[in-house]
Amino acid sequence: MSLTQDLTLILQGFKALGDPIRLEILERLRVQELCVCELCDVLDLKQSKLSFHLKILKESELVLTRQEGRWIYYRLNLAQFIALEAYLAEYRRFGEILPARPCAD
Amino acid sequence: MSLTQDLTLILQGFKALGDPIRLEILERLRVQELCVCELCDVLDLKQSKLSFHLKILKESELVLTRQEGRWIYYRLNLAQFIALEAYLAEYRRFGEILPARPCAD
DNA sequence: AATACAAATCAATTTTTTTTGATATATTGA
DNA sequence: TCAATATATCAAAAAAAATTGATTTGTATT
Repeated sequence: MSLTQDLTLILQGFKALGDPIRLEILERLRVQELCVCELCDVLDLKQSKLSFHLKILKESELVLTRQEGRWIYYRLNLAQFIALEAYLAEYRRFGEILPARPCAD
Repeated sequence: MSLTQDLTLILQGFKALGDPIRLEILERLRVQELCVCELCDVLDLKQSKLSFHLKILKESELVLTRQEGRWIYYRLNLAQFIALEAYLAEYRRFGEILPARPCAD
């Protein structure tokens, strides 16, 4: 996978995380795999609204799905969480940042 | 600082990271502190546009500023990167996620 | 085949975010 | 003090994301 594709996915991941509803969905999935109807109940969201957010989470690869009969179970994709964590970790790899060379003129 | 305030800042942080321009700004600052005019040049952005994004980064506490004469230097706030990293790390703290109890009925 | 239910998709609307150009504020140096 | 420059702010416009209610798709059950 190319570097820019990686970055795109990283970007998508952060965008997906930057929403309170989606963060709440993820917090629930942190405990256990859940099907859409359970998430609907627990979070008190309309089905189509939840579906919209689940799609974004899925496209960002933060979650995976599994079908069983007519239910679809969502679970976290830890690998992608780790990828985002690793991206952030890069920022402190070299510890201190150089002071600016003075920007005269 | 309260838990919900923490979460709000986490959320703001991810939202801030979920934009290509802002991610690029941060990548530049990763190397060194820069003033607004340098960022303007390097990223080829209009001043007001850059200013808008810098504000978002600042409000999310991902960057800090320092004034020197008429220049304002922006630099990363590693502490906040670490906070976000720690938030993500929580997701794998307990490793495997429970399988759903079947959602029959 | 017909019904019932879970979940996804769609089009229309609303809300939020981003961009733009203009203007304001603040600092420096003549 | 006046002109020049750096940056922030503001209001209006444009673009993108989220919400809503209705419809569709797919699976299971009778």
